[in-house]
Amino acid sequence: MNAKLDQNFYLRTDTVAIARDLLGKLLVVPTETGERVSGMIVETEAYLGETDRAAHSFGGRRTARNEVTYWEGGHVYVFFIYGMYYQLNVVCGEADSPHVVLIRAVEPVEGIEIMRERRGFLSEPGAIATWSRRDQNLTSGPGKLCIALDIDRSINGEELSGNRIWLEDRKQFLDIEISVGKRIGIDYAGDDAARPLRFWVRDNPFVSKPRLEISTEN
DNA sequence: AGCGAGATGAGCT
DNA sequence: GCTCATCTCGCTG
Repeated sequence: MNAKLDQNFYLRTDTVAIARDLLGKLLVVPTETGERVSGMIVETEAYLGETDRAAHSFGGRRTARNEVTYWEGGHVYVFFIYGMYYQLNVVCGEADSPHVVLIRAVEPVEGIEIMRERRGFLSEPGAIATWSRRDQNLTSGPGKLCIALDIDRSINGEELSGNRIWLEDRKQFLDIEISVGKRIGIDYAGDDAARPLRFWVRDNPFVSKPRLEISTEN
């Protein structure tokens, strides 16, 4: 039931397969007091290392910022963007092969009240409930889920085999239809912008953006 | 229910 | 200076 994913899951060299297989996995980030806060992964994107124009490591640019992407699979890469947000990635493959999978959306499973609080959904009495504060917006995007799960630079480089953040298999998440499309927000990436490297759980309401799918599979 | 703008900072693609 | 693997609010009709 609560089986942590084996390290071999991340060490595979087929990053696209990992991005697909991450759909339906449970992402767990406990609080400091050990309370479980978790969500099912419903949207991912693959970033294929130094030959991928959309990847931070494109062209072999190895810097302090993306250093973790060069580590062995099974680590966590967190970066800061747009002056306000963090994004969570899973490092894949062997060392010195900077492939990652971006976690773009999860569906809340455990600790939903904690997520509401972190996202500012528990407004003062009398405050008007707006559409933007409905639960559907808790974790439906890469920046949102990092706020809800309290993910920031302090877990950059953590191992998924540790006790700060990890992934679990859940039987009830096995039956999933997968949609495939273009990655979001990387129009600068030339030909690579059109590649089918975004994966999401079909019709799941927590997927970040309604976009055309290139194909569907099981 | 869809668009435009502003927020905000680190690394220069 | 400008660009970003983004989000939210406020305006529209």
